[in-house]
Amino acid sequence: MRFWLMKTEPGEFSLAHLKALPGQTSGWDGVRNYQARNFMRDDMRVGDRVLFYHSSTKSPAVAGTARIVRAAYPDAGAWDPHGPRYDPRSTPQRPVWVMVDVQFEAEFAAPVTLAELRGDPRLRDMPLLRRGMRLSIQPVTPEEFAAVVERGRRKGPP
DNA sequence: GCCAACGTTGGC
DNA sequence: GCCAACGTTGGC
Repeated sequence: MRFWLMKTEPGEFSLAHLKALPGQTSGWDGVRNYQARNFMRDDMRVGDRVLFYHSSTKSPAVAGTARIVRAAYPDAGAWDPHGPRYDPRSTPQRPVWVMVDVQFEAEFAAPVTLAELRGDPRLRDMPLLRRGMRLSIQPVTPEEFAAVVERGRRKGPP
């Protein structure tokens, strides 16, 4: 089993949105970065665990966890010429972009803020914390995943 | 294949 | 709103 961090802007799609959906499951579509796509396509498997990260918000933080419930399949959004994520290079015959399905797992008692992540020596090597890192899907180690979950389960201030 | 210009990301 | 960092594009 692998561990991941997936970014989303909560104004667009948040952990609360995911939790409220039927089956608490959603497709993770719209990824248009090759490195992130390759992680989904080549390395993500059903059962993998996900740190659900809220970016571009007042207090960026890991909000909780999710689980991969469907492995990579074509992102049909790339085929819609009127859609915002259209990419003419992608066709049903030769899809360029893929998506996975994620299912809500848990919401942290307290979101683990970016500042908190930075302050934890166990998380020193997390890709997210590297300067200039913008990748929306990143691998994390089992140890890093466990450390973030441990912080999240703790109520109250860090 | 190089690299300048441009658009996007995302923390602050 | 600012701006640094990065990925992509396209001329050459």
